[in-house]
Amino acid sequence: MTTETRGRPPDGTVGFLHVDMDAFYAAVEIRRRPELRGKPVVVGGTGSRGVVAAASYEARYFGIHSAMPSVRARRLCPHAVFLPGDHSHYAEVSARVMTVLRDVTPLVEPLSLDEAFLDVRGVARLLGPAPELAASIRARILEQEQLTCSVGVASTKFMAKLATERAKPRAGPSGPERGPGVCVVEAGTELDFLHPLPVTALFGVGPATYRQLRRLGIETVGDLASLPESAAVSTLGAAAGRQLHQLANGIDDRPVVVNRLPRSISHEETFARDLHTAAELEAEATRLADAVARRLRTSKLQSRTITLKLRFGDFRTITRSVTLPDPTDGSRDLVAASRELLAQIDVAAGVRLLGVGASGLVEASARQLTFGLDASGDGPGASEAADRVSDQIRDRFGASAIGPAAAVREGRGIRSPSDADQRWGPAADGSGHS
DNA sequence: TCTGGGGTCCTTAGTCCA
DNA sequence: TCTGTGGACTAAGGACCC
Repeated sequence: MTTETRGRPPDGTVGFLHVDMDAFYAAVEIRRRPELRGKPVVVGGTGSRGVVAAASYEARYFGIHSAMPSVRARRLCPHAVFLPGDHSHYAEVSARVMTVLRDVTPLVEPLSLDEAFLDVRGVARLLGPAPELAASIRARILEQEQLTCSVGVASTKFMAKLATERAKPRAGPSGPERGPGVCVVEAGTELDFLHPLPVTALFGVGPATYRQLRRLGIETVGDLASLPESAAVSTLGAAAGRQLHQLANGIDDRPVVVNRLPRSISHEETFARDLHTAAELEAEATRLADAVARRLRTSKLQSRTITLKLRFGDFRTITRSVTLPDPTDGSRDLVAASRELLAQIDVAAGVRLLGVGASGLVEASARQLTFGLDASGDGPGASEAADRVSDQIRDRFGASAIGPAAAVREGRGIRSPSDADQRWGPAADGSGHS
């Protein structure tokens, strides 16, 4: 391996690792279909309204990157191989990678399917210094999964994440040009590393924040660091101003959090054509709400706040939410709430995206039992029992085996007719995202 | 050039209540 | 009883990240 070290030699005080798989979805697809190796491969965005989820380094050389509209990606590289995403497969691979990481330390905080933070301060004495652990993690993932990753090593989470960028491969004319693989920012050299970087390198500085900072003449992290905190706060607000000012000065005391409870669970979908009628949208809302409820039950969570999200043809986006008196994971409750919210909105202008979200989450076991008739009047627990049965049927026979009647349209099961070219929504198996 | 899907966190504004 | 204040909660929207 190549280790990029800065400043002093390793002295054991850098204890945070950031592990990031290289072009994860594309790499997994290439592993599955070796004939794609060396070719520009683009995952996601196979529909007319899609965007790129991941691109191989060969595709990146043509300027393709994630979040780019797929129409544009096709123009940039017409001979690229475009593949629909296979989320459940990536989740399986990700779970195995996370197991490798947890073999090193239990202090693993997954950020997404393809990256995680590790706190190795406690195990370094036993297993070796952090840079060596980083190298051995790379070797183990390569051996076990035939996938490469890059690792940043530093004294804080945020610095480790920045270091990872420097460890990454680069897109060259003949494919990926190997990066260092591991990049270590030695304790005491953080500001030398940090201050020359563009301010957009900071976590939390997107286009809007950058516009505001540029007005103050701030281009680099060092510029922001030398600004008084009060000026950052008055420009960016209390939370963001303080946070970014601290990051710019290399201060980040956030710990690795192992078992983070999700704050929300949602499904949303952009339709291949705008929908204009309440009936069409009700069917979609029903399907999405049912999928969210099923994920709540799978995760043993219940929700009090249900949010409906609509994006109109002109990209105007609104949300409408309702907070229920008691938390629920019942399909009937989420469907009813979503449809009530939808009924309050004029959809005649045409809706391109519909989403249903659940927040205000509590663990299902913490929920107080409510007695008496449920809203259906069917008696205590009748709809819970129905949910349980339909979950079991779908576990066994797949999601299209059963669904809420309102979501079923002739000859189409419960799958939306409008998204035949998308695989990222509430999948037919109802499992959704992790 | 035309903008996905799944998340997190923050801000602002309104309401209720002690 | 009236008024002011501040906290908790709710709702909506925005920015950002992968």
